[in-house]
Amino acid sequence: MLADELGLHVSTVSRVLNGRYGATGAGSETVARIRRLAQERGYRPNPHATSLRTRRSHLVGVLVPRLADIVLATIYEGVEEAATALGYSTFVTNSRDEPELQRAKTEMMLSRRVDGMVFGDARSDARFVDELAARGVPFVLTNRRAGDHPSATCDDYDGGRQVARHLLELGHERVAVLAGEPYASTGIDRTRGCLDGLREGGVDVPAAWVVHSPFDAAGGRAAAEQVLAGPERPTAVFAVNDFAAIGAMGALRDRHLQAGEDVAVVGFNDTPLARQLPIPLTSVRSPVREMGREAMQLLHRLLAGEAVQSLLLPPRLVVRASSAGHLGDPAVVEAPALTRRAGPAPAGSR
Amino acid sequence: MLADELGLHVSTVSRVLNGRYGATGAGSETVARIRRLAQERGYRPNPHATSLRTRRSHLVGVLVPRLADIVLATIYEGVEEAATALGYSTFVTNSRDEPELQRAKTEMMLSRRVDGMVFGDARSDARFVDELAARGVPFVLTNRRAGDHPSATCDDYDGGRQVARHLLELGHERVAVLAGEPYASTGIDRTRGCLDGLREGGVDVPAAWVVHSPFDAAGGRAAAEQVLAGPERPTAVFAVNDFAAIGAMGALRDRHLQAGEDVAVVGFNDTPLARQLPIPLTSVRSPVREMGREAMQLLHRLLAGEAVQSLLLPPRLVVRASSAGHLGDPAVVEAPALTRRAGPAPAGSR
DNA sequence: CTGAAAGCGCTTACAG
DNA sequence: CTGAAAGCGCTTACAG
Repeated sequence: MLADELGLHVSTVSRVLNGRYGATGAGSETVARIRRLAQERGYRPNPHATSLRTRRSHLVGVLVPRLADIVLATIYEGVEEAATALGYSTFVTNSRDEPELQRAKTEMMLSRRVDGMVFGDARSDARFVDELAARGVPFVLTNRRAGDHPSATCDDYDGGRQVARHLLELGHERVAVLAGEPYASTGIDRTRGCLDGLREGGVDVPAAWVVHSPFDAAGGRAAAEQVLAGPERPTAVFAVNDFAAIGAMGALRDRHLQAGEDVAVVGFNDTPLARQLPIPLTSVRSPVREMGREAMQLLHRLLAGEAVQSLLLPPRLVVRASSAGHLGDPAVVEAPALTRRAGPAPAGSR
Repeated sequence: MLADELGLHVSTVSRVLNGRYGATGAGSETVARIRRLAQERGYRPNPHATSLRTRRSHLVGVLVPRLADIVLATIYEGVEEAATALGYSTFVTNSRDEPELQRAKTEMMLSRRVDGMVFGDARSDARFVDELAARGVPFVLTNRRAGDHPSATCDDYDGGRQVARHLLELGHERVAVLAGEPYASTGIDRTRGCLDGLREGGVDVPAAWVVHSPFDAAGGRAAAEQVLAGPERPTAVFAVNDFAAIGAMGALRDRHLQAGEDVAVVGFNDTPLARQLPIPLTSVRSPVREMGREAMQLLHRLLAGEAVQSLLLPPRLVVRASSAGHLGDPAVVEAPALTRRAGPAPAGSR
């Protein structure tokens, strides 16, 4: 179409617009004419024709457990950001952490002829990614790692250790961990890091205080309730995820306990809500957007045939009121005022 | 490829697999052979070739202000659900409510040859969608409506009225509205519905108590602070969005006021967090997922050449502790215990 | 420096 | 009922 108008052959136009073959593939005069008209017409090559010919779609499939989870949504934003910068477009979809859906959605992506996949939902109990690797499908993991597959994730183990150090400094000796889903490397590594860190500080966490649950507020609330139903009460609760931490705060409040005063609460990811909560939440900030960006860049290099190495991005603890640490100050910790405060509150308000 | 193996012509295979032309386009014996092998081989037609030939990509572009906002993420889940069911794939991206980005991302989608667009980010102050309509680009709005363009949204005005009715029943006469962004139909309609409803109940809201702000916790907190800084204090705050409501709760707590006891707080959308908050939040449930689903179905009909009519989905108020309504019971409303409760809390904990 | 041809994998009238 | 041809819009060696 451009070619006709310029009285040139379509191949010449293509050569120029793709700018390979030595300098430009045409005389500078011709090049200028082509570029000018392309600009003027807002010409965009038909990507379907290009894909058909080049066998490269510049399409990438992204799977996440749940896009309505702000952590995954933000990771996806990072993926998409890098994808756009590198000339790819992305399809995203939810797998709801269901292996069959993960499989079905991936096949759908592949039938759409994506060049590669980014998985934010790898399960340590499923061999799905192993199979894909065996089939030669290019992919990168993010959010959760698995096996030796290339990934860009947060150093969750270190994040867990930072939480342990913080709680030890505050003098906590009775710590419960809301450990998330047992098949997610995030929950596993954060929990292990915390338990290891505490152990090094001489604090052991009883098995009954490591409770698995979904990564949302309802899950955190249920897990916290389970812990609080026991005979002894922990002085600190580490939830491997901010939403679970919010749920834990709710469970505490139901028992007339206040986060940050009666029980320290620590979350993970430092979602924007953490600092805005009525009782601001201590949380480990993880570089979620960067994770997504890096994952996409790894995939790009993989697609270019390079060998890539997995990335572990550093987290950082952000201390707020929910673990402000009045522990060690008996006047505050045991303050009758605190008990009284909660006591007379009308039951109807909860 | 299937054709060769079967000793048939590719056109025969195509005819059968697409199942048009009378019964099936081939003899029942042939049909069976083709279907069997296609199944066996897991054959999927190359969508790029199909798109090139048919000039239909079965691709849809989706724009939202922010995918990390759970409301938009859930709407997108609905869009994607319907898209999958109807045989489309979707590209989603953020426009961050910036008109230039909205424009640029849309052009990018169009250059990818999407069949149509779903916009969750229409701005009442921008003529962008008007231009697109003039250019003949098929699209449907969701989340926010605008002009007469086809849309699937919540009946936000009615939702606002439900809030008004609830607050009137509780006896509130001093109500502030955190109205969201001034260019979003959601905020505008919810606010208008509430103000109209209150007015009919004889309650007028002073202009200074209708405050615009971003649709997030930080925005809600800032807006609430502005209201609370005034000489008179409202007895109820309606935030047109749950996250703004959470921010408002934070602002209240900073002033030693408790949501649901000192000041009623109502949100909108009934996000999953609302019921899980330490103080559960009264909120208007809006059918977000359905909105997305319906929008995609409208687009499908539009692409089929049908005339479509906009949809207004009904919301429903869900009452919780944050507006439990002790108003009218002076012993509780004015309870010195409440003041005392907040008073002695160590400043360091906030 | 530019043109002409082949071909990517489909679909769709049109023959036979 | 099935085949053969044309063509969607590109890219890429290959001529000249």
